[in-house]
Amino acid sequence: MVRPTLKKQISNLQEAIKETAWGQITEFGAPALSLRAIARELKITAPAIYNYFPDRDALVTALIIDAYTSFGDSQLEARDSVSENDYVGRLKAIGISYRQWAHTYPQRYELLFGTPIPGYAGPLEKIFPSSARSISALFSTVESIRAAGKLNVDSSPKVKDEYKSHYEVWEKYFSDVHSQSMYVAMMIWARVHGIVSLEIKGNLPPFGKKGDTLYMFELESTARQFIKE
Amino acid sequence: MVRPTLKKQISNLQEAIKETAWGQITEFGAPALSLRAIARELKITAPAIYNYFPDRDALVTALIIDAYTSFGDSQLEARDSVSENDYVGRLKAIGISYRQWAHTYPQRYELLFGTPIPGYAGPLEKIFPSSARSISALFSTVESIRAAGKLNVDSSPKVKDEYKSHYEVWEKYFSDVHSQSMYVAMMIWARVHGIVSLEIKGNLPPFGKKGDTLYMFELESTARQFIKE
DNA sequence: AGTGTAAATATACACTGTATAGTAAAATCT
DNA sequence: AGATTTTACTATACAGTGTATATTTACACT
Repeated sequence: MVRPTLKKQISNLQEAIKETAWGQITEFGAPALSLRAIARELKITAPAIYNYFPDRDALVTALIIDAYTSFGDSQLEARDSVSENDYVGRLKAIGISYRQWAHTYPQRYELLFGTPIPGYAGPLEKIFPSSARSISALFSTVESIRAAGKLNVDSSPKVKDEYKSHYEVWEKYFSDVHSQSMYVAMMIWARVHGIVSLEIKGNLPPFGKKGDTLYMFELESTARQFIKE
Repeated sequence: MVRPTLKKQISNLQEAIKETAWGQITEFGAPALSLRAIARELKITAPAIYNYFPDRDALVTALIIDAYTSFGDSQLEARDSVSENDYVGRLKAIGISYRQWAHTYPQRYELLFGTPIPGYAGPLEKIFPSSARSISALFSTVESIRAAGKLNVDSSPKVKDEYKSHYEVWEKYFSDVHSQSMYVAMMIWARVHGIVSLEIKGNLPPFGKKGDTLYMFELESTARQFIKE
């Protein structure tokens, strides 16, 4: 038999491949991802996958985009779970959710912010939209703080004109976010990312279930620095 | 010929293997590291490497320790390049050097803080000493600030008693660093690490040669937060 | 001189991604 | 309805990987 009859085919193989990939990533970690292993589990041959993804990197890219979407969903949900004018509350909720998601899906976090796939270099232009969407929860919150005149401008970073060209993609995508908000949001993102990354990788001691050791402190002092009053 | 005569042998093969590995990591990136490729370059066979490293992971561990040593050297040098009582200066010098080293050796930085080797999980207890040494420049500086009574205790994190057990390894290794200094130093480390990581991976726009876009701002506002006056 | 050990080679196995060619089922067109 | 084209696979093969095992020989020591 060279091609199975329709009945025996997996209805949505593209989706099935991704799901199997996620299963293996969850179970064995992202580095162990293998097209052949996926094929074995789906009882097809490895080259069959090439009908749906031109190569392994394309599959990884698709997985990354999915992960960013899941991550972005949780970020937006966290933002919207707090009333719009509770700025500190929104920042904190986003921060807590950031760490929460990373702890719930450590392998996905690794896939997004580590480099677990050997030789994989993602095409940034394909990934950017889903990546930017996931960070937009934070960006929009900071912007709403600025719009309300509550952004502590004195303690906000500025970017010299000569470097502004590098920010064009961002300015374009976040056209409704003021530059100043963007810079502040980038700083906050970096702080959250740094502390979560070090904790997840085990470079820092675990912060406890609610992150109440060092993490909550960082969220609070960051909010205090950038928000007036 | 099964074993070459001594004259034709590479005098220090262990060292030569590591050097060749570094060469390949620098040229092709850490993920492309291959025992067989190293062997080819050294004109030996791949299994010969097993006389010096029990497996690939052991070689990677050795490389990581070397990288931490190089990184630690640059951190300590940066600290000692500024006079002992210039606290802000020392913090800044360490931070600048952190980013500098990452940009000079992006592949080594990747090796230390990313996860570029598929399936590699380093034995933390072997790596910890060289890792802790590299971070000791920052830790000792914060401690000297605290000892001088210039640490802004109000804005310093505290760790609840119930979590203190996780910090034992650290307390033990940094027995001459006060807990409070340790917590502050960890926060600073996380901030620096986060912003450098995102920049290096391309998630944030480049900060320019001197890091004067967002990076210097973060160093300064961090120093301002934790140091009195 | 003979023996034991150390350091390499030779060979082999199981695995990876992927290129190419062949084939049968399904879809389309006449 | 029958012929043709396209689709979705399988089969096979290649070059690469880490690593286990057995073999061989150079060297050190007694």
